[in-house]
Amino acid sequence: MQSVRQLQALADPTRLRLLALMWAGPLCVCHFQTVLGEPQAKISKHLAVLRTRGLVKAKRDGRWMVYALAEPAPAALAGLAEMVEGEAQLRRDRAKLARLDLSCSPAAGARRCC
Amino acid sequence: MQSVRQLQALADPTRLRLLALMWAGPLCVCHFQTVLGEPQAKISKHLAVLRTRGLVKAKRDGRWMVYALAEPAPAALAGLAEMVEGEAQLRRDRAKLARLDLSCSPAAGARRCC
DNA sequence: GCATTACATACTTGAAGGAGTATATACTCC
DNA sequence: GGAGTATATACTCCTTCAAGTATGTAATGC
Repeated sequence: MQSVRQLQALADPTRLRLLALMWAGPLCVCHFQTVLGEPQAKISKHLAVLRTRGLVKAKRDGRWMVYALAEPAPAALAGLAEMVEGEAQLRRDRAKLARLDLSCSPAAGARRCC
Repeated sequence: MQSVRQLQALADPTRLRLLALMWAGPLCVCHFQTVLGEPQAKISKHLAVLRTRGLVKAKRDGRWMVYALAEPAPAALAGLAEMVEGEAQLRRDRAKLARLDLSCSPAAGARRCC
């Protein structure tokens, strides 16, 4: 079942953190690494899972990959906003993201990321 | 994370089917068995997972156990209705349940179930 | 109290999946 | 075209977990 594959993708702390960050808007991989503080390979693999199961879409922008939630939002993501409210870790991540300098984002014309 | 544990519970075809049936209202175990056509032990184990993770609540009624969605509905269940629409298997289950004779339900004063 | 019905749990096995490590690919700038 | 940056994939190990089977427990009726 498609829904089950998507729920499986959701049912992992790292991937839930990634999705919670994307909820605020598209981000490039380096931002995920900075906020989560996890190894690059780990982040990349989890993003691949989200991508192959249709929860997020990826777009290359020069050297950077920009990830965003899929549209229209799959049913599996319906409770995401509420989960962010309820989970301290997700709120912390969101707060950390808000404090980040996002000027390195490709859209801002940066040459180096993060 | 609490949300992750609940999403893990959701991310299984059998358990998603069980929850989709409960969405229509409380049911006793024999109805799940009849609709799903799966072994009793399998159904029971999956119901136990849903129960221990706070997605459903169980109440004994004589010989029968009646299962219902937890209230208030956890965030993880937010997209359930939409998933039922999208998944053919879940729609079939719901249709099969609708055709079932529920007069065996404890509330109806039945002596034998199913 | 014993048989029957209804449901739960213990145990084993096999398969899926997450983490770490190493390596590969894609792009940019000089 | 080679160095550096950014991201993806391959591989191994280890843990988790679903399914099947068997057995245990709880309530009812005689």
